Amino acid sequence: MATDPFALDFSALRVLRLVHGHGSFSRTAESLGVTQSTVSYTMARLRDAFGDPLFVRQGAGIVPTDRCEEVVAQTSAMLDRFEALTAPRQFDPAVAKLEIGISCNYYERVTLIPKVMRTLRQKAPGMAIRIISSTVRGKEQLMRGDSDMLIGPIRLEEPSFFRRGLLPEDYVCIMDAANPLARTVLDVDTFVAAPQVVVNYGGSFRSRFLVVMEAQGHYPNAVMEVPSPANLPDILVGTDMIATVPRRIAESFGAQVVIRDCPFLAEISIDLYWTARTHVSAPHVWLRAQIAAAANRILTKEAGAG
Amino acid sequence: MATDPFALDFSALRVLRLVHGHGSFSRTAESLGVTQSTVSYTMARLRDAFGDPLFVRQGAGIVPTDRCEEVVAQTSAMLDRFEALTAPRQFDPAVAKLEIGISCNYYERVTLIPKVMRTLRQKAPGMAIRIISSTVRGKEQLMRGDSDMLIGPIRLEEPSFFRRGLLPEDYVCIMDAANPLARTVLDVDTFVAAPQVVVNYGGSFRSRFLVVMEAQGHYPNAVMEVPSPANLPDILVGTDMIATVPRRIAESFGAQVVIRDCPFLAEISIDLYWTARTHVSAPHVWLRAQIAAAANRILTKEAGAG
DNA sequence: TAAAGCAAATCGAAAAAGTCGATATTGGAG
DNA sequence: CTCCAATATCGACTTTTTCGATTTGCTTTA
Repeated sequence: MATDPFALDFSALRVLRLVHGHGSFSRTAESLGVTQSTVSYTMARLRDAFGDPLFVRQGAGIVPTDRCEEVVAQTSAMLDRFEALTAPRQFDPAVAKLEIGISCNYYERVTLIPKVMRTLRQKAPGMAIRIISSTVRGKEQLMRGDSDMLIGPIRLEEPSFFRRGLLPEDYVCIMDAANPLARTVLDVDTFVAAPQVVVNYGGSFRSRFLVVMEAQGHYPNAVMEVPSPANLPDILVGTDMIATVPRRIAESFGAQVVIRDCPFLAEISIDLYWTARTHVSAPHVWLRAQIAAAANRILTKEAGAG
Repeated sequence: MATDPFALDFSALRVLRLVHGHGSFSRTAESLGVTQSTVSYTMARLRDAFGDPLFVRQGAGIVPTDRCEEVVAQTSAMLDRFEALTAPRQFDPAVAKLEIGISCNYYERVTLIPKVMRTLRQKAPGMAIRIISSTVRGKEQLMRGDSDMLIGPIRLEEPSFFRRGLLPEDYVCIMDAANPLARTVLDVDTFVAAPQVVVNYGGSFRSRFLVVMEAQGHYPNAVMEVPSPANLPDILVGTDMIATVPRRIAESFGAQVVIRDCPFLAEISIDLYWTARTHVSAPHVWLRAQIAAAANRILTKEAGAG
């Protein structure tokens, strides 16, 4: 074929990065909404331009060559810089049409996102928000470009991420109002002994209160694990089980459950993360400000009520 | 149009850089061997992708916008990195087909290039060398990608260039054998008074011996200026004029002229320059080695003869 | 060892994008 | 106001990209 490397466009480099990230042509095709044939053709051009197979079949899947690692490292940096360079510099929320992807979990979808969306429908009707479940992959999603922002109770220390703190949070216990424990103050022994529904966020994520407990040598009486706090009330009602969840999630459940203090103090912070790719993009800057404003309104309202 | 910026390829960025460098769509089209219509179309895509006119008409020509300067600075760096990344990593001179551009002047075309080409015809028959006159623009040519290497008696101190010294050189005087001065030793007064043909290299370049002279308060009796030493013998023969040229140029004229020492000592160095763009490219590395080897053969031969 | 399952490569046809040559438009200079 | 030089635009043609379907190559399963 003898392709001129300069005929490669940034979409092709993005395909390369995705194939590298997914380890699969087909999955890349799917995530891009194109056919596998197209990805295969693009990879053929890349292979030709770089004079290297880039990926070789091995066992079930494919593995990148050394050259591929070098090319991906370099072009991935270029992609980010290019995206930053092409990002719109000025932005009118009233007329802009664009889509921004956010990785987050149930907590943020309950507390923050609805408020942000109410603002957006008014001020930026042309802005679409695509939420994906971060579960435990938020960092990869953000790095790979599957999402543009990540919100969650995690701590990313790499300097390649930008961070903005949104909400402080702590844990409380919830249970059926008929649960005898609902009429007591939970001390450590009672809490540890109580049958717990533990939320693992679809992975091996350990809630901060569990980390604190275990540091003190206590282990919960976990009788059930669920991936999300979403339907905890349905699970708890009519049983002797308790669950320990962030306070604002508990409050979102309203009268379905009663709230009691958790004897282990575990403070966390819900943070917003983004990358250099979107750092100077006017719509992203604007949206990040809206998210921070929504978080501030939550805090102000709570301070007023409490 | 609403072009996706990621659909831009590196050729488009190269067009942008050329337009920026030339300050003209038409001239860019010419230098690329495409029509002006094509450049205009590519510029339209770039304008659309970056959401900026990039160039606005002003007076005779066009001037870049601020955004354009930013985009060119960033993408130009990307182009160089991309070129380095796609450069072949291994190279078989016997079969490789490629073209390399060299900026240089008459001196190098006489002394060095013929020897290099003899080697190339034997070892790398598929490698084509495109020589362009550097005159006084060598640095721009190299930076803009008009050439891949620059050879000459110049001194580029910017750290963005790589340098390799090739040949030390000094100046001698040449003249018709019938010239009375040919039978004397040229002292300062005689030399200064003698009618000189001065070579200006098609620009305002001042040969080193002129700089040395003038530093000592002497000015040549310049009765003629020519852009190149190429046909000096034709000019000198039958006249009382002398010319002062690098020693190896004088020697290349053979018996057409006689050589006398110049009373002003001016030593220069012929150097080879290249950029990060081609630094790791196997064919470029190889060619640079051949050029250095040719220079060494010249030096060895002279040492043997002298 | 054959059969089945996956995933990438390839093929022909259709769609999209780029290029050319020619012409229109623009903005300044005379 | 007209001419000039340069960019923008137009329609036709060519090349590239994409799709859907099929084939090929490897691995795992029966």
